[in-house]
Amino acid sequence: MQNFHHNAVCPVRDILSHLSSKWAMLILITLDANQTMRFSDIQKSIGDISQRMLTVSLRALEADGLVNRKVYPEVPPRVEYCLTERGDSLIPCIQGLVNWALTHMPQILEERKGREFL
Amino acid sequence: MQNFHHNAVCPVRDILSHLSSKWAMLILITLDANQTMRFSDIQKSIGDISQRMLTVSLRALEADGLVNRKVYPEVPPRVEYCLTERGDSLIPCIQGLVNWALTHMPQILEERKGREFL
DNA sequence: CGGCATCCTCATCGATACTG
DNA sequence: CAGTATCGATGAGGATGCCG
Repeated sequence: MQNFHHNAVCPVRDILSHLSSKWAMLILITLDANQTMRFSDIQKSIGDISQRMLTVSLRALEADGLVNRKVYPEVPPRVEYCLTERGDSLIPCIQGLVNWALTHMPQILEERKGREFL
Repeated sequence: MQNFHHNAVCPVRDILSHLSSKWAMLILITLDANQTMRFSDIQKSIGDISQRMLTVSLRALEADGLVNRKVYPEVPPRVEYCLTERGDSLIPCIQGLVNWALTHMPQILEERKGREFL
């Protein structure tokens, strides 16, 4: 019986838990789709993420080396974010999930409707 | 500027939010690795999931048609879980994430150590 | 503009006890 | 064995205000 789990430090759990944060994957695919973006552009693109959560999430992604943060010493300040090479390498995996979602979601939604009358 | 987001119902967000639940992906790869499993087997395999969360998570996966639940009318009761075809089709995507994690985690852990002295 | 600090709310989750 | 029910703790996340 195979398991990846509950060992001292499980890389799979670790990564999955990071990506499972409400915004991580959304930010990554947004950055992938638009390349370099300013803080406020990301926020506008996602639409309903608070400033706080965008900051927190970006810091977490930066800490894992998935996102690059570049500050321009200007007034008013400008900060640009883009994927690192490592971040890029993760995109195909996420894109796989996205494609799966786009493929299977219609039918799942259908089935949900069928159950709403219980 | 492309975005998948904050439209009325966004399939990508919907699926990602479901898979982002703490246990969903872990349960799916566990079921994939071991095929058919009883409730208690899944719990033992994952190790640190509470009975409650396993029940809740399995119900959610079942509701999305990713997991099949079969009850045997015996005493004591026996319930077996396995992936549905749809669940199977999701495995490669998750496996992609798992492989990515196994590949990149060592270096990420290294980098984290380097930052612990701040 | 792009934050950080603070406070507060609410969903998530664990522990425990009980049941068919 | 495989749940359901309830309660309480925790922590993610939202709202607001201030700052370089």
